[in-house]
Amino acid sequence: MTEQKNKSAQAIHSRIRQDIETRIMSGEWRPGHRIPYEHEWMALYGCSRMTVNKALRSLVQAGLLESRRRAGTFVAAPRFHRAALEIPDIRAEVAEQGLAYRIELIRCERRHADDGDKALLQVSGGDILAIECRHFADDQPYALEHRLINLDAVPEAAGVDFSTEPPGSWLLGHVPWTEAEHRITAINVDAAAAAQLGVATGHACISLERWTWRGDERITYARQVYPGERYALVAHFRA
Amino acid sequence: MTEQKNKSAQAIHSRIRQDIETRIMSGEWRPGHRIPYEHEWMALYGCSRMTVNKALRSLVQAGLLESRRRAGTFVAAPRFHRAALEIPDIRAEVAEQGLAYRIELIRCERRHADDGDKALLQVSGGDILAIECRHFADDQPYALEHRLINLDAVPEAAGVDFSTEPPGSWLLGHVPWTEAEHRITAINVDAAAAAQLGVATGHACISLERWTWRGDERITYARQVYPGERYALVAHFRA
DNA sequence: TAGTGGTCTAGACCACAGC
DNA sequence: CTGTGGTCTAGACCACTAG
Repeated sequence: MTEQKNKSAQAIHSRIRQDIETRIMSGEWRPGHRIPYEHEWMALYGCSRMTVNKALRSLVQAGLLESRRRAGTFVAAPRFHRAALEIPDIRAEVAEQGLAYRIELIRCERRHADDGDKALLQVSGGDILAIECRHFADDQPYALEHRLINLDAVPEAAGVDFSTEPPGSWLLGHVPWTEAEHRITAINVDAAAAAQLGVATGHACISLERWTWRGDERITYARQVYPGERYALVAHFRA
Repeated sequence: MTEQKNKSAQAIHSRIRQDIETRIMSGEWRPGHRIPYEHEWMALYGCSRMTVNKALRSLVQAGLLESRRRAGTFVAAPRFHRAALEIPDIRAEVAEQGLAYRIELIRCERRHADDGDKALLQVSGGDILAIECRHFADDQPYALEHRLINLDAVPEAAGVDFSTEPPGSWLLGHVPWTEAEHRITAINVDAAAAAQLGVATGHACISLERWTWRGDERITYARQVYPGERYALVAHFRA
Protein backbone atom coordinates (compact mmCIF):
# COMPACT_ATOMS: atom_id res chain seq x y z
CA MET A 1 0.00 0.00 0.00
CA THR A 2 1.27 3.46 -0.82
CA GLU A 3 0.11 5.18 2.30
CA GLN A 4 -1.61 8.21 1.03
CA LYS A 5 -1.07 10.83 3.65
CA ASN A 6 1.93 11.81 5.65
CA LYS A 7 1.62 10.15 8.99
CA SER A 8 5.07 11.28 10.09
CA ALA A 9 5.70 14.64 11.59
CA GLN A 10 6.89 16.15 8.30
CA ALA A 11 5.50 16.24 4.82
CA ILE A 12 7.22 13.78 2.51
CA HIS A 13 8.64 16.43 0.22
CA SER A 14 10.03 18.18 3.25
CA ARG A 15 11.75 15.02 4.46
CA ILE A 16 13.27 14.38 1.05
CA ARG A 17 14.51 17.93 0.96
CA GLN A 18 16.04 17.64 4.40
CA ASP A 19 17.65 14.36 3.44
CA ILE A 20 19.37 15.85 0.40
CA GLU A 21 20.32 19.03 2.19
CA THR A 22 22.00 17.10 4.97
CA ARG A 23 24.02 14.99 2.56
CA ILE A 24 25.22 18.07 0.70
CA MET A 25 26.09 20.06 3.79
CA SER A 26 27.94 17.16 5.37
CA GLY A 27 30.11 16.80 2.30
CA GLU A 28 28.83 13.33 1.48
CA TRP A 29 27.58 14.62 -1.87
CA ARG A 30 30.02 17.09 -3.34
CA PRO A 31 29.40 19.60 -6.13
CA GLY A 32 28.94 17.81 -9.45
CA HIS A 33 27.64 14.66 -7.80
CA ARG A 34 24.61 13.21 -9.56
CA ILE A 35 21.92 12.54 -7.01
CA PRO A 36 19.41 9.70 -7.54
CA TYR A 37 16.91 10.03 -10.35
CA GLU A 38 13.42 11.13 -9.50
CA HIS A 39 12.03 7.61 -10.00
CA GLU A 40 14.62 6.33 -7.53
CA TRP A 41 13.42 8.81 -4.93
CA MET A 42 9.89 7.60 -5.62
CA ALA A 43 10.97 4.08 -4.71
CA LEU A 44 13.04 5.24 -1.73
CA TYR A 45 10.21 7.20 -0.15
CA GLY A 46 7.26 5.28 -1.61
CA CYS A 47 5.74 8.44 -2.99
CA SER A 48 4.72 9.86 -6.33
CA ARG A 49 6.97 11.70 -8.69
CA MET A 50 5.17 14.99 -8.10
CA THR A 51 6.17 14.82 -4.47
CA VAL A 52 9.79 14.12 -5.33
CA ASN A 53 9.70 16.90 -7.87
CA LYS A 54 8.44 19.35 -5.29
CA ALA A 55 11.42 18.63 -3.08
CA LEU A 56 13.96 18.83 -5.87
CA ARG A 57 12.52 21.99 -7.37
CA SER A 58 12.75 23.82 -4.08
CA LEU A 59 16.40 22.85 -3.75
CA VAL A 60 17.06 23.95 -7.31
CA GLN A 61 15.53 27.30 -6.48
CA ALA A 62 17.63 27.51 -3.36
CA GLY A 63 20.72 27.00 -5.49
CA LEU A 64 21.83 23.69 -4.01
CA LEU A 65 20.90 21.57 -7.02
CA GLU A 66 20.93 21.86 -10.78
CA SER A 67 18.80 19.80 -13.11
CA ARG A 68 19.69 18.82 -16.63
CA ARG A 69 17.26 16.99 -18.85
CA ARG A 70 18.23 13.51 -19.80
CA ALA A 71 21.27 13.74 -17.54
CA GLY A 72 19.80 13.98 -14.06
CA THR A 73 20.03 16.28 -11.08
CA PHE A 74 23.37 17.37 -9.68
CA VAL A 75 24.79 19.09 -6.63
CA ALA A 76 25.47 22.67 -7.70
CA ALA A 77 28.77 24.40 -7.20
CA PRO A 78 28.54 26.72 -4.21
CA ARG A 79 28.76 30.40 -4.96
CA PHE A 80 28.31 32.51 -1.95
CA HIS A 81 28.41 35.73 -3.77
CA ARG A 82 24.91 36.19 -2.55
CA ALA A 83 23.87 36.71 1.00
CA ALA A 84 20.66 37.89 2.54
CA LEU A 85 21.31 41.32 3.97
CA GLU A 86 19.14 42.64 6.75
CA ILE A 87 18.29 46.23 5.89
CA PRO A 88 17.05 47.85 9.04
CA ASP A 89 13.99 49.90 9.68
CA ILE A 90 15.66 52.23 12.14
CA ARG A 91 12.79 52.67 14.54
CA ALA A 92 12.17 48.93 14.76
CA GLU A 93 15.85 48.24 15.14
CA VAL A 94 16.28 50.66 18.00
CA ALA A 95 13.20 49.32 19.72
CA GLU A 96 14.51 45.79 19.36
CA GLN A 97 17.59 46.74 21.33
CA GLY A 98 15.36 47.85 24.15
CA LEU A 99 16.24 51.51 23.62
CA ALA A 100 13.92 54.48 23.37
CA TYR A 101 13.59 55.71 19.82
CA ARG A 102 13.20 59.36 18.95
CA ILE A 103 13.32 61.27 15.71
CA GLU A 104 14.40 64.88 15.31
CA LEU A 105 13.13 66.55 12.18
CA ILE A 106 15.75 69.03 11.02
CA ARG A 107 14.19 70.12 7.77
CA CYS A 108 11.18 69.14 5.72
CA GLU A 109 10.38 71.18 2.66
CA ARG A 110 8.25 70.78 -0.36
CA ARG A 111 9.84 72.06 -3.53
CA HIS A 112 10.05 71.64 -7.22
CA ALA A 113 12.75 69.12 -7.99
CA ASP A 114 16.06 70.82 -8.68
CA ASP A 115 18.86 69.24 -10.67
CA GLY A 116 20.34 67.46 -7.67
CA ASP A 117 16.97 66.05 -6.69
CA LYS A 118 16.33 64.89 -10.24
CA ALA A 119 19.63 63.07 -10.35
CA LEU A 120 19.12 61.32 -7.02
CA LEU A 121 15.47 60.46 -7.47
CA GLN A 122 15.91 59.77 -11.16
CA VAL A 123 12.88 61.80 -12.11
CA SER A 124 12.53 64.46 -14.80
CA GLY A 125 10.60 66.98 -12.75
CA GLY A 126 7.63 67.44 -10.46
CA ASP A 127 7.32 68.18 -6.76
CA ILE A 128 9.30 66.48 -4.07
CA LEU A 129 9.56 66.43 -0.33
CA ALA A 130 13.10 66.93 0.97
CA ILE A 131 13.67 65.72 4.51
CA GLU A 132 16.65 65.92 6.84
CA CYS A 133 16.35 64.16 10.14
CA ARG A 134 18.29 62.61 12.98
CA HIS A 135 17.50 59.34 14.70
CA PHE A 136 18.14 58.86 18.40
CA ALA A 137 18.43 55.79 20.58
CA ASP A 138 18.04 56.66 24.26
CA ASP A 139 18.90 60.28 23.43
CA GLN A 140 22.15 59.29 21.77
CA PRO A 141 22.46 60.20 18.09
CA TYR A 142 22.06 57.02 16.11
CA ALA A 143 21.93 58.01 12.46
CA LEU A 144 21.45 60.90 10.08
CA GLU A 145 19.05 60.69 7.21
CA HIS A 146 18.60 62.67 4.03
CA ARG A 147 15.52 61.71 2.09
CA LEU A 148 13.67 62.74 -1.04
CA ILE A 149 10.11 61.62 -1.67
CA ASN A 150 8.50 61.88 -5.09
CA LEU A 151 5.18 63.62 -4.42
CA ASP A 152 3.87 62.72 -7.86
CA ALA A 153 4.05 59.09 -6.78
CA VAL A 154 3.11 59.55 -3.12
CA PRO A 155 1.09 62.79 -2.82
CA GLU A 156 -0.27 61.87 0.62
CA ALA A 157 3.27 62.15 2.02
CA ALA A 158 2.87 65.94 1.88
CA GLY A 159 0.44 65.86 4.78
CA VAL A 160 2.37 63.57 7.10
CA ASP A 161 4.00 64.81 10.30
CA PHE A 162 7.48 63.34 10.11
CA SER A 163 8.49 64.81 13.44
CA THR A 164 6.89 61.84 15.14
CA GLU A 165 7.04 59.07 12.56
CA PRO A 166 10.25 58.34 10.65
CA PRO A 167 9.70 58.70 6.90
CA GLY A 168 11.11 55.23 6.22
CA SER A 169 8.61 53.58 8.53
CA TRP A 170 5.74 55.63 7.17
CA LEU A 171 6.59 54.78 3.58
CA LEU A 172 6.96 51.10 4.40
CA GLY A 173 3.42 51.10 5.73
CA HIS A 174 1.85 53.26 3.03
CA VAL A 175 3.54 52.43 -0.25
CA PRO A 176 2.84 48.84 -1.11
CA TRP A 177 5.30 46.55 -2.84
CA THR A 178 8.20 48.49 -4.09
CA GLU A 179 11.55 47.40 -5.38
CA ALA A 180 14.76 48.78 -4.00
CA GLU A 181 18.45 49.02 -4.62
CA HIS A 182 21.00 49.68 -1.93
CA ARG A 183 24.53 50.97 -1.96
CA ILE A 184 26.85 50.76 1.00
CA THR A 185 30.02 52.81 1.26
CA ALA A 186 32.34 54.10 3.96
CA ILE A 187 32.85 57.84 4.34
CA ASN A 188 34.78 60.27 6.50
CA VAL A 189 32.05 62.51 7.89
CA ASP A 190 32.41 66.26 7.57
CA ALA A 191 32.35 68.60 10.55
CA ALA A 192 28.63 69.27 10.41
CA ALA A 193 27.61 65.64 10.25
CA ALA A 194 30.18 64.72 12.89
CA ALA A 195 28.70 67.24 15.29
CA GLN A 196 25.23 65.90 14.70
CA LEU A 197 26.34 62.34 15.30
CA GLY A 198 28.51 63.17 18.28
CA VAL A 199 31.71 61.88 16.73
CA ALA A 200 34.97 63.47 15.63
CA THR A 201 35.27 65.10 12.25
CA GLY A 202 36.55 62.55 9.75
CA HIS A 203 35.17 59.64 11.73
CA ALA A 204 34.50 56.61 9.53
CA CYS A 205 30.80 56.09 8.97
CA ILE A 206 28.62 53.70 7.01
CA SER A 207 26.63 55.37 4.28
CA LEU A 208 23.60 53.37 3.24
CA GLU A 209 21.82 54.70 0.19
CA ARG A 210 18.52 53.31 -0.99
CA TRP A 211 16.59 53.92 -4.19
CA THR A 212 13.01 52.73 -4.20
CA TRP A 213 10.47 52.44 -6.99
CA ARG A 214 7.22 50.75 -7.88
CA GLY A 215 6.85 49.72 -11.48
CA ASP A 216 8.31 52.64 -13.42
CA GLU A 217 7.58 55.17 -10.74
CA ARG A 218 10.32 56.44 -8.46
CA ILE A 219 9.18 56.55 -4.86
CA THR A 220 12.03 57.74 -2.70
CA TYR A 221 15.74 58.17 -2.26
CA ALA A 222 17.31 57.89 1.17
CA ARG A 223 20.80 58.19 2.52
CA GLN A 224 21.46 57.13 6.07
CA VAL A 225 24.77 57.70 7.82
CA TYR A 226 25.77 55.62 10.84
CA PRO A 227 28.88 55.82 12.98
CA GLY A 228 30.95 52.95 11.68
CA GLU A 229 32.03 51.35 14.91
CA ARG A 230 28.66 51.42 16.57
CA TYR A 231 26.87 49.97 13.66
CA ALA A 232 27.25 46.83 11.63
CA LEU A 233 25.30 45.38 8.77
CA VAL A 234 24.98 41.64 9.00
CA ALA A 235 24.35 39.27 6.13
CA HIS A 236 23.71 35.56 6.17
CA PHE A 237 24.46 33.24 3.34
CA ARG A 238 21.44 31.18 2.37
CA ALA A 239 18.22 32.92 3.23
CA MET B 1 -11.43 20.76 -23.41
CA THR B 2 -8.68 21.27 -20.93
CA GLU B 3 -5.80 21.49 -23.30
CA GLN B 4 -3.21 19.39 -21.66
CA LYS B 5 0.08 20.96 -22.51
CA ASN B 6 1.17 24.53 -22.54
CA LYS B 7 0.97 25.71 -26.10
CA SER B 8 1.77 29.27 -25.12
CA ALA B 9 5.29 30.45 -24.69
CA GLN B 10 5.19 30.12 -20.91
CA ALA B 11 4.15 27.38 -18.57
CA ILE B 12 0.74 27.98 -17.05
CA HIS B 13 2.03 28.27 -13.49
CA SER B 14 4.53 30.82 -14.71
CA ARG B 15 1.83 32.90 -16.37
CA ILE B 16 -0.32 32.83 -13.26
CA ARG B 17 2.63 33.90 -11.20
CA GLN B 18 3.42 36.74 -13.57
CA ASP B 19 -0.21 37.81 -13.54
CA ILE B 20 -0.33 38.07 -9.76
CA GLU B 21 3.08 39.68 -9.52
CA THR B 22 2.10 42.39 -11.97
CA ARG B 23 -1.09 43.21 -10.10
CA ILE B 24 0.77 43.48 -6.82
CA MET B 25 3.62 45.57 -8.17
CA SER B 26 1.26 47.93 -9.99
CA GLY B 27 -0.61 48.59 -6.78
CA GLU B 28 -3.86 47.10 -8.07
CA TRP B 29 -3.75 44.57 -5.25
CA ARG B 30 -2.50 46.15 -2.07
CA PRO B 31 -1.18 44.40 1.04
CA GLY B 32 -3.98 42.61 2.84
CA HIS B 33 -6.01 42.14 -0.34
CA ARG B 34 -7.45 38.65 -0.66
CA ILE B 35 -6.61 37.28 -4.06
CA PRO B 36 -8.97 34.81 -5.80
CA TYR B 37 -9.30 31.35 -4.29
CA GLU B 38 -7.36 28.55 -5.88
CA HIS B 39 -10.49 27.08 -7.48
CA GLU B 40 -11.17 30.47 -9.06
CA TRP B 41 -7.72 30.49 -10.62
CA MET B 42 -8.46 26.98 -11.92
CA ALA B 43 -11.48 28.36 -13.73
CA LEU B 44 -9.65 31.48 -14.90
CA TYR B 45 -6.80 29.58 -16.47
CA GLY B 46 -8.56 26.31 -17.20
CA CYS B 47 -5.96 24.33 -15.33
CA SER B 48 -5.78 21.99 -12.36
CA ARG B 49 -5.41 23.04 -8.78
CA MET B 50 -1.89 21.62 -8.58
CA THR B 51 -0.83 24.08 -11.25
CA VAL B 52 -2.41 27.00 -9.45
CA ASN B 53 -0.86 25.82 -6.22
CA LYS B 54 2.59 25.76 -7.79
CA ALA B 55 2.26 29.41 -8.79
CA LEU B 56 0.92 30.52 -5.42
CA ARG B 57 3.47 28.57 -3.40
CA SER B 58 6.34 30.17 -5.26
CA LEU B 59 4.95 33.62 -4.54
CA VAL B 60 4.48 32.72 -0.90
CA GLN B 61 8.10 31.67 -0.75
CA ALA B 62 9.11 34.90 -2.43
CA GLY B 63 7.29 36.79 0.30
CA LEU B 64 4.66 38.43 -1.88
CA LEU B 65 1.75 36.33 -0.66
CA GLU B 66 0.57 34.79 2.57
CA SER B 67 -1.81 31.87 2.81
CA ARG B 68 -4.19 31.20 5.63
CA ARG B 69 -6.26 28.07 5.73
CA ARG B 70 -9.95 28.54 5.45
CA ALA B 71 -9.43 32.27 4.88
CA GLY B 72 -7.64 32.40 1.53
CA THR B 73 -4.46 33.84 0.13
CA PHE B 74 -3.51 37.46 0.72
CA VAL B 75 -1.03 40.02 -0.53
CA ALA B 76 1.69 40.19 2.12
CA ALA B 77 2.84 43.42 3.69
CA PRO B 78 6.12 44.46 2.13
CA ARG B 79 9.10 44.32 4.43
CA PHE B 80 12.29 45.03 2.65
CA HIS B 81 14.46 44.31 5.54
CA ARG B 82 15.95 41.69 3.32
CA ALA B 83 17.99 42.32 0.24
CA ALA B 84 20.26 40.12 -1.78
CA LEU B 85 23.78 41.33 -1.21
CA GLU B 86 26.46 40.56 -3.76
CA ILE B 87 29.49 39.39 -1.84
CA PRO B 88 32.42 39.66 -4.18
CA ASP B 89 35.08 37.18 -5.03
CA ILE B 90 37.83 39.74 -5.40
CA ARG B 91 39.67 38.15 -8.28
CA ALA B 92 36.48 37.66 -10.30
CA GLU B 93 35.33 41.15 -9.50
CA VAL B 94 38.55 42.77 -10.64
CA ALA B 95 38.56 40.69 -13.80
CA GLU B 96 34.99 41.73 -14.51
CA GLN B 97 36.04 45.34 -14.54
CA GLY B 98 38.56 44.50 -17.22
CA LEU B 99 41.49 45.09 -14.89
CA ALA B 100 44.51 42.91 -14.30
CA TYR B 101 44.31 41.10 -10.98
CA ARG B 102 47.35 40.39 -8.86
CA ILE B 103 47.80 39.13 -5.34
CA GLU B 104 50.70 39.95 -3.07
CA LEU B 105 51.24 37.49 -0.27
CA ILE B 106 52.55 39.38 2.73
CA ARG B 107 52.56 36.60 5.27
CA CYS B 108 51.46 33.00 5.40
CA GLU B 109 52.26 30.98 8.45
CA ARG B 110 51.12 27.76 9.96
CA ARG B 111 50.76 27.85 13.69
CA HIS B 112 48.94 26.45 16.64
CA ALA B 113 45.85 28.57 17.22
CA ASP B 114 46.51 31.29 19.77
CA ASP B 115 43.82 32.96 21.80
CA GLY B 116 43.10 35.57 19.15
CA ASP B 117 42.81 32.93 16.44
CA LYS B 118 40.51 30.85 18.61
CA ALA B 119 38.22 33.78 19.18
CA LEU B 120 38.01 34.73 15.52
CA LEU B 121 37.74 31.23 14.12
CA GLN B 122 35.59 30.06 17.01
CA VAL B 123 37.64 26.91 17.51
CA SER B 124 39.05 25.47 20.71
CA GLY B 125 42.48 24.59 19.38
CA GLY B 126 44.32 22.89 16.55
CA ASP B 127 46.48 24.18 13.73
CA ILE B 128 45.60 27.11 11.56
CA LEU B 129 46.97 28.95 8.56
CA ALA B 130 47.27 32.71 9.06
CA ILE B 131 47.45 34.72 5.88
CA GLU B 132 47.96 38.41 5.19
CA CYS B 133 47.70 39.53 1.61
CA ARG B 134 47.03 42.46 -0.62
CA HIS B 135 44.89 42.49 -3.74
CA PHE B 136 45.76 44.65 -6.73
CA ALA B 137 43.78 45.81 -9.71
CA ASP B 138 46.06 47.03 -12.49
CA ASP B 139 48.87 47.46 -9.95
CA GLN B 140 46.72 49.70 -7.76
CA PRO B 141 46.05 48.41 -4.23
CA TYR B 142 42.48 47.20 -4.13
CA ALA B 143 42.00 45.53 -0.79
CA LEU B 144 43.78 44.11 2.22
CA GLU B 145 42.94 40.70 3.56
CA HIS B 146 43.58 38.96 6.83
CA ARG B 147 42.54 35.35 6.84
CA LEU B 148 42.60 32.35 9.14
CA ILE B 149 42.01 28.84 7.82
CA ASN B 150 41.20 25.94 10.11
CA LEU B 151 43.65 23.24 9.03
CA ASP B 152 41.77 20.57 10.95
CA ALA B 153 38.87 21.18 8.59
CA VAL B 154 40.86 21.91 5.44
CA PRO B 155 44.26 20.20 5.79
CA GLU B 156 45.02 20.43 2.08
CA ALA B 157 45.16 24.23 2.39
CA ALA B 158 48.59 23.82 3.97
CA GLY B 159 50.10 22.85 0.64
CA VAL B 160 48.57 25.59 -1.50
CA ASP B 161 50.61 28.43 -2.97
CA PHE B 162 48.57 31.49 -2.11
CA SER B 163 51.01 33.83 -3.83
CA THR B 164 49.25 33.10 -7.10
CA GLU B 165 45.74 32.12 -6.11
CA PRO B 166 43.77 34.20 -3.63
CA PRO B 167 42.73 32.12 -0.62
CA GLY B 168 39.09 33.09 -1.00
CA SER B 169 38.95 31.81 -4.56
CA TRP B 170 40.80 28.63 -3.67
CA LEU B 171 38.48 27.87 -0.78
CA LEU B 172 35.43 28.55 -2.89
CA GLY B 173 36.58 25.90 -5.33
CA HIS B 174 37.75 23.34 -2.78
CA VAL B 175 35.42 23.46 0.18
CA PRO B 176 31.96 22.50 -0.93
CA TRP B 177 28.76 23.97 0.46
CA THR B 178 29.52 26.05 3.42
CA GLU B 179 27.43 28.52 5.31
CA ALA B 180 28.63 32.00 6.01
CA GLU B 181 27.93 35.09 8.04
CA HIS B 182 29.09 38.55 7.09
CA ARG B 183 29.58 41.72 9.01
CA ILE B 184 30.11 45.09 7.40
CA THR B 185 31.49 48.08 9.28
CA ALA B 186 33.27 51.33 8.51
CA ILE B 187 36.70 51.96 9.99
CA ASN B 188 39.37 54.63 10.02
CA VAL B 189 42.44 52.77 8.79
CA ASP B 190 45.65 52.95 10.79
CA ALA B 191 48.91 54.17 9.33
CA ALA B 192 50.18 50.75 8.29
CA ALA B 193 47.01 49.76 6.47
CA ALA B 194 46.72 53.20 4.91
CA ALA B 195 50.20 52.89 3.45
CA GLN B 196 49.39 49.49 2.04
CA LEU B 197 46.20 50.76 0.45
CA GLY B 198 47.69 53.99 -0.80
CA VAL B 199 45.34 56.22 1.14
CA ALA B 200 45.77 58.69 3.98
CA THR B 201 45.87 57.55 7.57
CA GLY B 202 42.37 57.62 9.01
CA HIS B 203 40.74 57.22 5.61
CA ALA B 204 37.28 55.66 5.86
CA CYS B 205 37.28 52.08 4.66
CA ILE B 206 34.77 49.27 4.40
CA SER B 207 35.59 46.32 6.60
CA LEU B 208 33.94 43.12 5.43
CA GLU B 209 34.29 40.20 7.82
CA ARG B 210 33.19 36.71 6.94
CA TRP B 211 32.87 33.61 9.08
CA THR B 212 32.45 30.36 7.21
CA TRP B 213 31.57 26.88 8.39
CA ARG B 214 30.28 23.55 7.16
CA GLY B 215 28.06 21.67 9.54
CA ASP B 216 29.68 22.18 12.93
CA GLU B 217 33.13 22.66 11.52
CA ARG B 218 34.65 26.13 11.25
CA ILE B 219 36.35 26.63 7.91
CA THR B 220 37.74 30.12 7.74
CA TYR B 221 37.61 33.68 8.98
CA ALA B 222 38.39 36.55 6.66
CA ARG B 223 38.54 40.28 6.99
CA GLN B 224 38.83 42.39 3.90
CA VAL B 225 39.41 46.13 3.98
CA TYR B 226 38.51 48.31 1.00
CA PRO B 227 38.95 52.04 0.54
CA GLY B 228 35.46 53.35 1.16
CA GLU B 229 35.07 55.70 -1.76
CA ARG B 230 36.40 53.34 -4.39
CA TYR B 231 34.30 50.49 -3.31
CA ALA B 232 30.60 49.98 -2.83
CA LEU B 233 28.54 46.99 -1.87
CA VAL B 234 25.32 46.80 -3.77
CA ALA B 235 22.19 44.99 -2.69
CA HIS B 236 18.96 44.42 -4.55
CA PHE B 237 15.65 43.85 -2.93
CA ARG B 238 14.00 40.69 -4.15
CA ALA B 239 16.48 38.17 -5.44
C1' DT C 1 -19.25 23.11 10.64
C1' DA C 2 -18.13 24.32 6.19
C1' DG C 3 -14.62 25.59 3.13
C1' DT C 4 -9.98 26.98 2.58
C1' DG C 5 -5.23 25.75 1.60
C1' DG C 6 -1.62 21.65 2.27
C1' DT C 7 -0.49 17.65 0.55
C1' DC C 8 -0.54 13.61 -2.25
C1' DT C 9 -1.54 10.14 -6.18
C1' DA C 10 -1.05 7.51 -10.51
C1' DG C 11 -1.05 8.29 -14.27
C1' DA C 12 0.24 11.36 -18.88
C1' DC C 13 2.61 14.02 -22.85
C1' DC C 14 6.42 16.85 -24.15
C1' DA C 15 11.17 18.91 -24.85
C1' DC C 16 15.57 18.08 -24.90
C1' DA C 17 20.19 16.48 -24.17
C1' DG C 18 23.10 12.49 -24.12
C1' DC C 19 24.10 8.14 -26.42
C1' DC D 1 16.76 6.88 -30.31
C1' DT D 2 16.22 6.70 -25.18
C1' DG D 3 15.40 8.31 -20.83
C1' DT D 4 15.63 12.29 -18.07
C1' DG D 5 13.39 16.21 -16.02
C1' DG D 6 9.31 19.78 -16.90
C1' DT D 7 4.83 20.11 -16.76
C1' DC D 8 0.11 18.92 -16.20
C1' DT D 9 -4.38 16.39 -14.77
C1' DA D 10 -8.54 15.05 -12.11
C1' DG D 11 -9.28 13.47 -8.69
C1' DA D 12 -8.50 12.65 -3.14
C1' DC D 13 -7.97 13.12 2.15
C1' DC D 14 -6.51 16.00 5.79
C1' DA D 15 -5.65 20.07 9.06
C1' DC D 16 -6.93 24.03 10.31
C1' DT D 17 -9.73 28.04 11.19
C1' DA D 18 -13.15 31.59 10.44
C1' DG D 19 -17.75 32.19 11.39
